[in-house]
Amino acid sequence: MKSQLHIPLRPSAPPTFFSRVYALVRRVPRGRVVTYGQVARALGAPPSAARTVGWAMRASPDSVPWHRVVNARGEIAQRPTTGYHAQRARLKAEGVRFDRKGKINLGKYAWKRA
DNA sequence: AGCATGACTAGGC
DNA sequence: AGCCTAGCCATGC
Repeated sequence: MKSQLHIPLRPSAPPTFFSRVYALVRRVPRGRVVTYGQVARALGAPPSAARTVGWAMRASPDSVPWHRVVNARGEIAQRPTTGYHAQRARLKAEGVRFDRKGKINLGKYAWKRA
């Protein structure tokens, strides 16, 4: 069954995993990217929490540079929405290069200090 | 309080 | 190297 998508953000909500994800992603500098699993580990959660990170990005507010989060293979995560091109365009605008298969060289563009 | 969901990952073939 | 499968975790209903 498809669950309804509610934006969980509430101004006075207590610190949740989501809000901590946002706080971290906001620190990712221009022209760099991080993976979902990387974010999870940085928050002290196991790599398996990467799915939840992805879920958090789905509901991310505009103040979060969601386009700088990619999957462990350096690809833009596929999703039901049509945000693929928007994310790719934003990254390219920041100088991130994509190879012929649309993959990013994580060794070069990944933000090491997550 | 319990269960289905998903912008993920690691491991096998 | 590329495709498929089975875990995993926070959230929402």
